[in-house]
Amino acid sequence: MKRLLRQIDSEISALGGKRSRSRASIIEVFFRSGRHLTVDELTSEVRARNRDIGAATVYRTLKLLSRLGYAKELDFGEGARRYESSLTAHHDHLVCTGCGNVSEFEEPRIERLQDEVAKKHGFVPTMHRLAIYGTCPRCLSPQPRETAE
Amino acid sequence: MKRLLRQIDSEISALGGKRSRSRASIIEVFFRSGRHLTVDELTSEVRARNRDIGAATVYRTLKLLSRLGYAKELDFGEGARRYESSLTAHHDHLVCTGCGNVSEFEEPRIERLQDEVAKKHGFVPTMHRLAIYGTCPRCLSPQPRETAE
DNA sequence: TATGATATTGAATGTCAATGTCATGATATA
DNA sequence: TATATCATGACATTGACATTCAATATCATA
Repeated sequence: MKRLLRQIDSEISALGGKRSRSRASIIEVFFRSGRHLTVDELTSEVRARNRDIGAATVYRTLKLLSRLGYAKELDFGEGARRYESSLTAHHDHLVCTGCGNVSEFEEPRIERLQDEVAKKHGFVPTMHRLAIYGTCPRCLSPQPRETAE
Repeated sequence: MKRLLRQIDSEISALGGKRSRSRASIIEVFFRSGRHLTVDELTSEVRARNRDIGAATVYRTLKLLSRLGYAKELDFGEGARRYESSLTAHHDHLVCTGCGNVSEFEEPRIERLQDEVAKKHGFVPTMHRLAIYGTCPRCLSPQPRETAE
């Protein structure tokens, strides 16, 4: 973790950037959470530690991480995009429409079929987005306690 | 086509709605286009026929078609959503990042694998979204004439 | 350390798609 | 045709995100 932060800092320096406490704080909270957060959610969590960090800075920091390849922008059509750490391998998403939780899966066979489809259409694919929407096991369970958000 | 418009009108009546020229015009242009349009694009095309139709009405009409099941809302993360006729069978999308054009494909094997994945995670799937992004054959061709925005 | 060049900050403001509001106009039915 | 009600277009508002700006923090150099 410390290691990761230092690595990111050095990349920023290499690009002519400078360090900042706000940014370090945002980056740390982001990677610690390990979830798929909206800017709004991350801002709340960051503010719980440091009251006076502006939302704009959270936006900027996530954009920065995304440019550097440490974060990925996700769009599940919820109106606000989510960010995830891109330290894990490639994967697609299961989105629960009940509680909003997002989990991940890998399925090489689907990947292969996608390439096949693209090729058949004379398309050169650069990326894809696959999300399966539905109800997660937790929300399906008989005693539907509080559903987050 | 006339048939379709009449069918939609009668459904609207059944729900306590009334007919209107603006709406009829919007619906007709939408289905005739056969493309995946943003509200903005559709508004332009509609205005070419009838100068004084407001954008709000186009929004409302597409929402209505969507509620009635005649149109589908699509979100390719472009900032504005697109609508497509839902008269054709289920399919996924190929999005050209060069010219913005959207084409369709069906791949039952992918569908099957998706259900399998969902089941494996204890998920009850209700829908999915799959878009493959890349460059279409036209944009790949040696003489890169004008690429429509 | 002190300095100065430059990056970063938070707040305010701008932008843009989408939706809400409302007075006016259109439509269906008695 | 009267009247009840829906639909319209103009305009305002919302909410996510980007941008601007003056103040401040950082860092290499003296």
